[in-house]
Amino acid sequence: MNIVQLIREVVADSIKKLYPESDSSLDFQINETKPEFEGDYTIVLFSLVKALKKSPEMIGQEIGDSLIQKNPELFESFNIIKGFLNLTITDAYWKSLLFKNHNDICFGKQAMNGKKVMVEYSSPNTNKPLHLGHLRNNFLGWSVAEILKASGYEVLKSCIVNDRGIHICKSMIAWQLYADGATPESTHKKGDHFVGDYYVKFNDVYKAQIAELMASGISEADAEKQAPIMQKTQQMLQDWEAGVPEVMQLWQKMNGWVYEGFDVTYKSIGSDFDKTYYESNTYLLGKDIVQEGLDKNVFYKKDDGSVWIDLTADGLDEKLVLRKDGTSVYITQDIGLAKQKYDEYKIDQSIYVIGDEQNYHMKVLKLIAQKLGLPYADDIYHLSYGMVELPTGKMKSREGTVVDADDLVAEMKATAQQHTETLGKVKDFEPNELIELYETIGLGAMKFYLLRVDPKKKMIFNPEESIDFHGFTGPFIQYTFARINSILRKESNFVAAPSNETLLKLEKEVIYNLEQFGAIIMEAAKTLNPSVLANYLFYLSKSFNSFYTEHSIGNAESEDKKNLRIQLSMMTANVLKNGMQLLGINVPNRM
RNA sequence: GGUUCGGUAGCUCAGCUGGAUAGAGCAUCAGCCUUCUAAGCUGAGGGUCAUUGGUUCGAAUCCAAUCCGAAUCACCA
Repeated sequence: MNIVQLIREVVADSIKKLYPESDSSLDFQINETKPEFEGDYTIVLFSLVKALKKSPEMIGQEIGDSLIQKNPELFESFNIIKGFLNLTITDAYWKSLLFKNHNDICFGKQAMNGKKVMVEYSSPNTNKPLHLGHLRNNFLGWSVAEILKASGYEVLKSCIVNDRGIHICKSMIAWQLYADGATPESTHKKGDHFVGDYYVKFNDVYKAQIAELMASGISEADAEKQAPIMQKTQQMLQDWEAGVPEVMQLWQKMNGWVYEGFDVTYKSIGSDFDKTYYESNTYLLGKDIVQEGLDKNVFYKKDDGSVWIDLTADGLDEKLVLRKDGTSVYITQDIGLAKQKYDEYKIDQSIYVIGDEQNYHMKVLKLIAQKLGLPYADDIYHLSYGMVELPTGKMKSREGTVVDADDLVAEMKATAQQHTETLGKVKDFEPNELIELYETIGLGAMKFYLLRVDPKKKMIFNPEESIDFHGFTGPFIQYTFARINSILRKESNFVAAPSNETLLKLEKEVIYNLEQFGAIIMEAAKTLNPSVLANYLFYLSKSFNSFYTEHSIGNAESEDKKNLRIQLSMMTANVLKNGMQLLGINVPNRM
């Protein structure tokens, strides 16, 4: 149990004993005490005033007295200022917390709760390489999965690959027309970039053809349909659906190139999946559910044979669920896949990490599932995140205005190398150790940068300004860890002992922050928000750094102090390491 | 037009389940390396919390309206 829960329990108990006639559901707030006042945690008394019909001062005095009397091991003293009861926790409590947990690598994690969650993330298209937006998605998905694991869930990471459809045919057609048999091998290009180039090529040609047609007096809408390259692409899509062997072969060949490229990128950013779904296998799913919906009168059929659902009563529109030719649409497939996931894994919750541009779609998906009375309907959760934009606006693959994932990773590693070389602290490292270090720091900076912001907010990335390595950043926390490690290396035969000395302000502050780790993980899990954790790790590092510069650890004033400070350093290192791991970031022993 | 989300320091963001004098980082300025890693620490300046009204002991936080920005409202995925 964390300390806030403990205080809440003890205070509620005191209230019940002091004011037996009071309502037992009486609620009160516990805050961290502001630094300008004396104390650790504060009970806000105003909410009790009305219910207990006494002045805040009197309530504070009575509760304070009772707390000290009944829990002398927990509370040292209290003071009341206006309506605030400030409680000071005993040094003994903090020291024993530290002594018990300083070397516990599981500190802050919850026991398994028996619930199973699937987190779907990444979900790339196989017609272009990954970009910065995908990185935000990948880091978010990965981190949320880890945070859920730490708070007791069994987690399955899944990915749906959008490997078919008109957009895939576009790069296929462009390759057929313009590649002249070129391959990633022959051009020494990474497969996903190679294919992406033909997707861009398609759009260039398509645009030119539209312009040409419009110049001859055809309307834009007609020109878009009549452009020869688009007609070829439409034909190819039909051939694909008919399973024409040459098209299937081309499709498999080009997708294969992309997967090779993706593998490299995923490996470099540390993304992985327990289960990968391919849309080419799932796009026919959901049709049986349409029939079920018709039988239940949730759906209705129009004269042309298309099937619809009317969501106007819920403030949405009419939505098509099956085309008149009997083929399924996006939403139908998704309902089918949702069912498959549930049937296959018996999951208790299904989390979709998808950009906020699909808020409407996901709302419809859940609503339809609910109207159909599907058992997993309420367990569908859309973890919606904001787009990453450039100062010039949205990134567009087909116009080539994207920050490429591979390029950015390479750039971050190069910057890490540059900083490291300037500082010159690891000159004795082997070449392979250096490469690993640059990767750790570069990726750490990038992941932290993307995760420290509330997921639901859109972010603007300026490629002109490189991602920082100082201040509220990944490397700052990594550095704090490396520094602690450098001290601990010298204390290899350390044996922890309880301390008898009074805690100094900065010592206590670090322990106070360490104590909150478990509560922070739970908060991050509850809100599916890694930025809560990122902020916490930063403040913990800051408070440790302040302590570090002010007090010596190796040459402490006494053996007792030295022992205490080593415990403090060990526990901070553990929390930083485990916390960063939950963000998907490694910490180096030296940097 | 409907729906949803956002607007806090020059910039990037915390704080939002109402609580004490609104916090970080970057940038600017001033200090700190004969002692454990200066990717660090200490301090200064910088704010009409978009606007207006309401709710109350108390509002950046809740409610309403307005203004600005974004997403979305496809027989595309």
